[in-house]
Amino acid sequence: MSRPDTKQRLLDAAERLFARQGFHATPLRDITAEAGANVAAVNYHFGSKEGMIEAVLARRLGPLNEERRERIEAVLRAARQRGGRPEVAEVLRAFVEPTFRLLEQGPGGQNFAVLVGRVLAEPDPSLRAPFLRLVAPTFRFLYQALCEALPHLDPGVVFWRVNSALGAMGHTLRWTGGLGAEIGRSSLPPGVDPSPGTETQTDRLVAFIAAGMEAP
Amino acid sequence: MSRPDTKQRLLDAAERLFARQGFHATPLRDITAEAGANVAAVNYHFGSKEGMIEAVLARRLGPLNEERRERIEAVLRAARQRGGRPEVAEVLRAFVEPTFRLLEQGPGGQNFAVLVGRVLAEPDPSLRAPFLRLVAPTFRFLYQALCEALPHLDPGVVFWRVNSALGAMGHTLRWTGGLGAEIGRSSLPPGVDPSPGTETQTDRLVAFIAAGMEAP
DNA sequence: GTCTATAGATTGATAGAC
DNA sequence: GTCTATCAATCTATAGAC
Repeated sequence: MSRPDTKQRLLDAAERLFARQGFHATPLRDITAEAGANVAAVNYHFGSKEGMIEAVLARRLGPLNEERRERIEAVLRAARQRGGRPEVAEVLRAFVEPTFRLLEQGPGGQNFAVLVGRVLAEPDPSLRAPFLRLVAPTFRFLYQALCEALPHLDPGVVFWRVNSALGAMGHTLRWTGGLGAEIGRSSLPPGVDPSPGTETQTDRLVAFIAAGMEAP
Repeated sequence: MSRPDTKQRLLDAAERLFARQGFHATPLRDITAEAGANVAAVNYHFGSKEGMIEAVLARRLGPLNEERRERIEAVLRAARQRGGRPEVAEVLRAFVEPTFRLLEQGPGGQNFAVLVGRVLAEPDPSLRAPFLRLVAPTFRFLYQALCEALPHLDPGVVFWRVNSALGAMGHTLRWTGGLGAEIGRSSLPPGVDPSPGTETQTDRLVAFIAAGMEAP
């Protein structure tokens, strides 16, 4: 029941503040203050601010990508055993569900979800580079699985549709995990549930992007 | 054939650099240097850095929102005249097409497209606030038009699907107008056209999100 | 491993001449 | 309207004691 290491506390604080304020808008001092540590600790543990964002991403992205890959592989395996093609919605669910489960893993997971959505929209190469290095293989695997599920479609079309699907997912993650809860509530049309449960969110998103992928 | 005002040159430079590097990552000095102006000019013309981003957004968002609104209204009017409901794909196209036409309006329009995609993913309230103020009425109008087109769906479901659609559009804008051209080319799967024409992009996106909106 | 103290560079903003 | 010069605040990163 010991308090987490300084290193873990720094990662937690950075995860939260990078997600809420953005990378460049967050000074190291804010992070160390929240973690109850010192500015020098960042340099000791991560070398630099960039090293820290990389560590923040890697900590959760490693296990997450592993789970996504396993689940997609299971879908492909099941399809081969019954001698058919994988279902589009099943492939997408195998990718989306582990991602949205982050939202149930405490505030840290929620912050991370927002952060991923944010990095997906980040042009600065010093942030995109480590992120892409971590997720590229998984994205490519998803793309190939969807090509198998949609053999009648041009691979180029599949690629752009996967991109659209990722965009929809990223936007939902950002909204659900942070922005919408604070900003949107007041400007929401009447009668709209401001924060449906994770399962509902997942189902709705999968239904949306599966229909999009399978469009004529 | 005179050179544009300092004010316009500042807006152009800010538009470009904010889109490529992000708001907080771009120093005023980079902007004024590119515009061939002085640091003090920013304060004179816009009051502050925040005032400048607001001016950058307002310059193009005003006309763009007007066109989107007119086109959606035309779709609704046509539907009422024939006594039917508006087509989902037509409503979406009325919103998406003017947006994607930005990509054909020179480098400035492309940068602005990336910038919009970026602000859509921006948590910092000092950036979101002016943006939301400018686009909220148009978004709400789009939402209402889609509720008319999908009367059998729960308004809450329509709302979240509109959100997903906007996420897909924002992601495509960011990718097409900037990131993908530089970063993605090398990591693209073989046989995928790295930058299809604007019309193709529009058609593909509308097909994707229309299918998603109409999912069972 | 964690701290204090500080270096060294860069930032947004402004005062005042022209 | 545009410039030079400069301020005060802030940033990242490091040196060195404990």
